[in-house]
Amino acid sequence: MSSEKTRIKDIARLAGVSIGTVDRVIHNRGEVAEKTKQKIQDILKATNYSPNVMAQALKTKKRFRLVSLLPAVSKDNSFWKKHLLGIRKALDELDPFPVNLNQVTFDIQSEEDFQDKTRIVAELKPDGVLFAPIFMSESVSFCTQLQKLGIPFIFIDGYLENTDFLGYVGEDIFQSGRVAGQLIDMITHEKSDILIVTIARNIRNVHHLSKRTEGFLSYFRNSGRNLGKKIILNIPDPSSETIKNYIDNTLSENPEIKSIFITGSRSYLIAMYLRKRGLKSIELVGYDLLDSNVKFLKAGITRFLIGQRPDEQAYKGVKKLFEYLSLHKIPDKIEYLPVDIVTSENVDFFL
Amino acid sequence: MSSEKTRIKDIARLAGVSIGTVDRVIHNRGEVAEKTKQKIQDILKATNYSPNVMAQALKTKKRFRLVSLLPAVSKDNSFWKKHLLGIRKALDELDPFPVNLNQVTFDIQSEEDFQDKTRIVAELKPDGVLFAPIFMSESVSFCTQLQKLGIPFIFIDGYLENTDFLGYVGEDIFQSGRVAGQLIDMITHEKSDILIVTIARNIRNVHHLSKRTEGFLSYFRNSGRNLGKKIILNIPDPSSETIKNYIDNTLSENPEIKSIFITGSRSYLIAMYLRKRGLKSIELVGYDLLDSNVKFLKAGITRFLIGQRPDEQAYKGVKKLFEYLSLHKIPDKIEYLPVDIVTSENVDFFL
DNA sequence: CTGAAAGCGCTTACAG
DNA sequence: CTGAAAGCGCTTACAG
Repeated sequence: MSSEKTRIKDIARLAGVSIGTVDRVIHNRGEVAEKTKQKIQDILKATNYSPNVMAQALKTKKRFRLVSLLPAVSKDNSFWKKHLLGIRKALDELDPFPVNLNQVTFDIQSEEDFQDKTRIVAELKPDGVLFAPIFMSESVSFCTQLQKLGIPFIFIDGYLENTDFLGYVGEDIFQSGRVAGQLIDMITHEKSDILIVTIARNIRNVHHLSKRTEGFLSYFRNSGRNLGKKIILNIPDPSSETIKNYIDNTLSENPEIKSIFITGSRSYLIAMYLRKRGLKSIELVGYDLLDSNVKFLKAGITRFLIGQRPDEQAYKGVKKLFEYLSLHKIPDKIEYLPVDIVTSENVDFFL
Repeated sequence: MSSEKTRIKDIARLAGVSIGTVDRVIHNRGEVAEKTKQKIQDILKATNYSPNVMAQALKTKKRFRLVSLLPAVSKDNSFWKKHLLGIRKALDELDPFPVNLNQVTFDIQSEEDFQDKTRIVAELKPDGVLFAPIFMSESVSFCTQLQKLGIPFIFIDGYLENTDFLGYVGEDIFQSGRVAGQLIDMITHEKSDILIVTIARNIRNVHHLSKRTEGFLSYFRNSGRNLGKKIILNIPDPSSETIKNYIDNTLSENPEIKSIFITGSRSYLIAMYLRKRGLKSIELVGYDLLDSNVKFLKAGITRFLIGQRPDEQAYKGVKKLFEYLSLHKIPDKIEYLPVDIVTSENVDFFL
């Protein structure tokens, strides 16, 4: 593991040149005779040389400048607060190294704002970008732009297939839908009906949430026990009034519904409805450990929440960018984080 | 975050002394006039000085030598293989820094071997130790010895209250029992009986597993829905013959048993029994993602496995030791890792 | 095309 | 008790 490391000095001695020349070869700075270069490269390979990063960092004045582009945190959206913790943790760990990170945020409701912010990011000319491709078409053009500028980028939260991304860290969206299916399957009677609720506002959600629905249904197609109806309901806006109307209607038309799967992170809205209506026998499964969701989990109204480790997504994203920039380490293109199953008894460990 | 850092040179200039003197104060190497010392310490505090670890590591010849003392991996015990992965990951990350780690292993069946190995560890005079206190009394005296030698140590897998440990990383054992209780509660009828099986061989297990049982029962005392009997069964040895006899008897005496909680990591033994007997309606919940356990989880015989992140325990343990030694960072005394709920649908993420 | 030298921030003898 | 100097492994001008 740590027997004497070869140093530039050693390489130089073996090649019969000075360390300056070796350095020129290592960094492709040219100005080296082809023959010398060959010789040095051979020795480099033979000795399996790798630089001492401590010395390198000590000397180098250059800092890697990263930028994160994520939704702003709002009361409505404490989800994105977790990402900031992950970013901070990564930066803390990387503190001795020459990196810094600029946080740029956008309004999760506004395609326009996102686009404005991508422009700002591009102007910063960062060495790497971490971002959540919330809006599909705007994100695609941002990716194109980054690619043109030669700036590597990592996706979190979701990814876009046909872009030149360095890596993705996040949920396996389809599979997390299957997990939700299995959980509901385990806690319901095999003849009860299941309601699948999607509260959608923006494009990203449509894509993201429908993939979870697909996973959910796929579970019942090939593994599920529950044979009841699967009723899909889209609620266009999150006001309690609208929710009440939609769910009231659906439940009265389908009295055998005994469980509800909420495909997004706002299960608390449905939990509030159930509490108001006193519908204690309906099981609820949703996503993400928002404070308001956790409240209803602990109260026993929501049965399961599925977590996607937002902090770890951001943490790993930053680390990967840095390792790519500093060590030229190519990350796994896609890293799925575990789909966490969270109940009132283990939720505290995740907060 | 990274505006110009103060360097020893700056401190020296402010204090009107040379950098050598500053260094003496920083490292308490004595030979400094009290007055000078005071002045320098004030400036150190005022400027919030912290050393450049890169320069420090570059200069320092000293390597931190760590030792891990964990059970040997055997076919019977692939659990401890995960810890090695965590150790490796930590060492990989710490590669640029001056650390190395010696792995010492012992036979998990033998108190004597453990004791022999503690002696070997002590003789290595390491700078820090990571270990699993499998055998209680032997571990206590090892802790005493380490304390006398001034060697800091971190527990994983479990911890001993009255020892001078630097930190613990692992499961909240009692709470994980509660989680198991809740899971069984969710998937059984409220009038069915529950069997709690402990397959115990050594002292550690008695302690460890009975704490999980306590947690399990506590769940039903204050939160559970299921009102059935909770039947406790200790099986003294893991041979399939013994298991068959014990469970056959218990089931025939208690025909209302519809679920089994295995307090340890060998649920596969019970799963094998159930499969042989064709008892498909009995639900099984156990611990740890051993290959053999996972097989039965995927086959639908075991319903839930509870994971305790053995790799992360070891990974974090090593990191904490290193940070303590190099940065004098005192870790949280107790860090509970999340109790992972694992089913056939999310198990692959954990492997 | 190549080498010698300075310097990153720290630590470690050594001289006074 | 204190300071000046060498050196860790690398990078970066600069001189030839």
